[in-house]
Amino acid sequence: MERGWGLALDNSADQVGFFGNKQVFGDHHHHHRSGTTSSGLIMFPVNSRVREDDDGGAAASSPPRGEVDFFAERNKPTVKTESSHAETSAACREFNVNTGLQLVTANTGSDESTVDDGVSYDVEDKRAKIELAHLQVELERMNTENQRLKGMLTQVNENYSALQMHFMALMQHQQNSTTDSTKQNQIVERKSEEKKLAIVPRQLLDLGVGGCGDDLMTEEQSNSLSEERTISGSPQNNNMELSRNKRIGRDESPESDSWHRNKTPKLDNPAKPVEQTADATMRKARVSVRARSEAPMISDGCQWRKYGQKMAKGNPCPRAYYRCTMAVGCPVRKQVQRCADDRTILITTYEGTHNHPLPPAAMAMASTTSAAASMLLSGSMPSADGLMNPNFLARTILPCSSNMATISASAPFPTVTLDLTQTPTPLQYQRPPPVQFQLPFPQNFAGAVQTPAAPQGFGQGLYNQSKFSGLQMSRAVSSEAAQVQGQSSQQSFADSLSAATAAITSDPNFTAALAAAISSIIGGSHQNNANQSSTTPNNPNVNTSNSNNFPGN
DNA sequence: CGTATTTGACCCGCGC
DNA sequence: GCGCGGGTCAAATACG
Repeated sequence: MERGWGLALDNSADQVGFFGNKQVFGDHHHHHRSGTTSSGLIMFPVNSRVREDDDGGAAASSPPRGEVDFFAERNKPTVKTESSHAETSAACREFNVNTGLQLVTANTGSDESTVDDGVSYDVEDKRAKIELAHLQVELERMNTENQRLKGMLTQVNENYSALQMHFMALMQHQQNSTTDSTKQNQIVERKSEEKKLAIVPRQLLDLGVGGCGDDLMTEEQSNSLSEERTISGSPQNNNMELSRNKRIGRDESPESDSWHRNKTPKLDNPAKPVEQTADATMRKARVSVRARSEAPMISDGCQWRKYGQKMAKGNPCPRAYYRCTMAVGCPVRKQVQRCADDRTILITTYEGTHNHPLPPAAMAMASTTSAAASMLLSGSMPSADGLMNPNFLARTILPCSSNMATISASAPFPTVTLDLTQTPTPLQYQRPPPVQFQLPFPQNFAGAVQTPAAPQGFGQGLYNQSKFSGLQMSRAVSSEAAQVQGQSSQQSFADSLSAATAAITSDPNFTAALAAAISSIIGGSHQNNANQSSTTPNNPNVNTSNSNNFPGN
């Protein structure tokens, strides 16, 4: 119990270190009302109460110490008073026996002191009672809050389980159907499936393509996106995987090879077509972030090494290729390119999942990438009820700002595009918080598409959300963000997101923060670990141009 | 001298 | 089969 609290307090310290102890309390309210919760937050009320007690006197240097001192100081005087009282009585008795005259004097003095003590006792007693009453009220309120949150958590868990069951059932159903059928049947099936998917009306439709479109796509890819809108698992995709496999087998490191190991063509191994399709989609899925920045790269907390540069068709700006160098063989790559129409817009496209622990700032983007991959994976699962439809998911993810998230599930690179270049409209600020948005993904998404490697996505998402709030508050470079934050503690996370977007557009380094937010919505990544959260990474290579550390860490 | 970047060459898939 | 374009490699170069 103690350790759990400690962890929660660490998180809170991380996110509200700029407000002081009292603000922890206020921040807690904010999270409650905005519908966020975590095991840590549930703990807060009790801790906060203790802290309040401490603050009533002097600021405690550390919570556990404050608790101990608090009780010790209250207990000690009591004992001391009793013992001193007994000693005085004994002394008086002795005194009475010895001299009577002085007894009067002594008694008088004693009486006076008794009266004084009584008054101070009364005042102190009343104060203590009032304080106690306040604390009880507070405690009651916190208990109510706690119950409410518990209820929400239970409901979320139920939804999670239900979705997981549904997902597993679908998986099993598909696996059975494909295993039983012959190889030829699979080909036919797949072809008909592709046809079906191509016919599906705008299922994979973008939620709002930015002005510059997908600059990292070729025209052909863009065309195929709008015309065919196929999803992963197409022969084209398989061929891509095959080619990559060949190339990788030539000179990649073993670690990197593991990244591509499962990327064999689906048709070559009909035993596990579904899993392989899913895996390929996961690994090929991309997250594209569009942000205004004069800097050559946005800060995402990772270390990157440039390994190539090409002139892309249709864009006078060269495209740079980077790979993650935080660990040997990390398969994560990213492409950086300026938008052809607006050179101030920097388009960063991430691909892959890190195979190493990440600093918190880097976790944000990594989570986004992984989660987006999960999202696209979900889209690759044919579903009768359309629950796994990426479009459905996308609408659920960001109902507040259709111009912010674009999901393009085109082969061979299904891409989620986060457009951070557009300032949110006032309408978005005024939008009332949708109830279902309080915990959007655990209910609608995370559980259903959680990869085996990401079992804690839900909690992590919440954690990220908390972290994002902290980032948003701590930076406070955007008056809009701060204003919106201060307007109401009941603002929805969507509004926070919109506000953060405003901040990001003025400071590209905020991208990581927003990514954290998106990530938290989407469901988190297996790379995330709450234990890593409160520590600042010591990046030894901060002087390199590629290792942009998140400012403020 | 070690490390990061640059840049031309190469590989591969795809469309014609 | 050929050319195009995306992506990657690796030798050359730059830099601290």
